[in-house]
Amino acid sequence: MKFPEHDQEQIIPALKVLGDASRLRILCGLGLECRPVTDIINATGLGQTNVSFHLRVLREAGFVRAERRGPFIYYCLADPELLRILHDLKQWLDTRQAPVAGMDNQPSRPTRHHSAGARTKEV
Amino acid sequence: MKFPEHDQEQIIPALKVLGDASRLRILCGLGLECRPVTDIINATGLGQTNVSFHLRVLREAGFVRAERRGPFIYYCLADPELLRILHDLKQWLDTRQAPVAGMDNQPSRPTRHHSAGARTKEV
DNA sequence: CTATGATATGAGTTGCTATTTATATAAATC
DNA sequence: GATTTATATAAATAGCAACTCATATCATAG
Repeated sequence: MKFPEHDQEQIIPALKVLGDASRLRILCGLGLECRPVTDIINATGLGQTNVSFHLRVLREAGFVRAERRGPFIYYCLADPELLRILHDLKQWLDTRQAPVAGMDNQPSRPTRHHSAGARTKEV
Repeated sequence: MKFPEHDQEQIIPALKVLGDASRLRILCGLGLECRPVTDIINATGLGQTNVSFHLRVLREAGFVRAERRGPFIYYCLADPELLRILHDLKQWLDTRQAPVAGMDNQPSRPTRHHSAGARTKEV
């Protein structure tokens, strides 16, 4: 699995967009259903201006689509497949022993060993 | 595909960790090979302190493992499967029309329509 | 065309996070 | 034990991104 710089630069903005609590709330709250902004505001409890701001970010990232219906603007997931990818990530995290949020796992003091023969000690 | 708050909160820290250029460089540079920090410093061109900082973040997130070999500390991908997930994301992004980095896609002025019968206009 | 509700935009502030600078710890060699 | 190399930690700075406040735009009703 190769990952050239170019590919990295491609996914970083997407990861940044996704790695925000408010945006993920909006995104997951959307599900497949198109909803007007007011609904999203109520569902998330975020301020109107703030929701509008995040919707723009999500829109520009191509994660949601917007369509006007009369005075309302309805927002939809651009592609539900995205949720599958997030779900994959969650699955993977579940199988890991180390909790991502944790502040443990310090490199700490490894048992010392003077002979040059000593190999590979878990840090 | 349901995404309760709890699951969201679980993946957000992981997404934050991954959504950084320096860290992704380190991570993808690692591949499966365990390498001492000095190698990573040279490969990435980042400062020693900075690399050390990011390695800690990656370690605490459970994305890399560290083991000491004599005076060196070798870092490894904790699970190459992670690269597969990132690759999935890239694939998905490739299939999208809207470039994530782009600043276009503004909600712009939709053609107006006075009759109440008008439905669903792309914004 | 005025008023109202829905949503977006812009400026300003705040807070977090990456980076740097300086220093500490650990291992090995002498 | 002193010096050197490898890596980590602490404190300070800097940059950016989220949130808020005020205001603008757009659509519709009257």
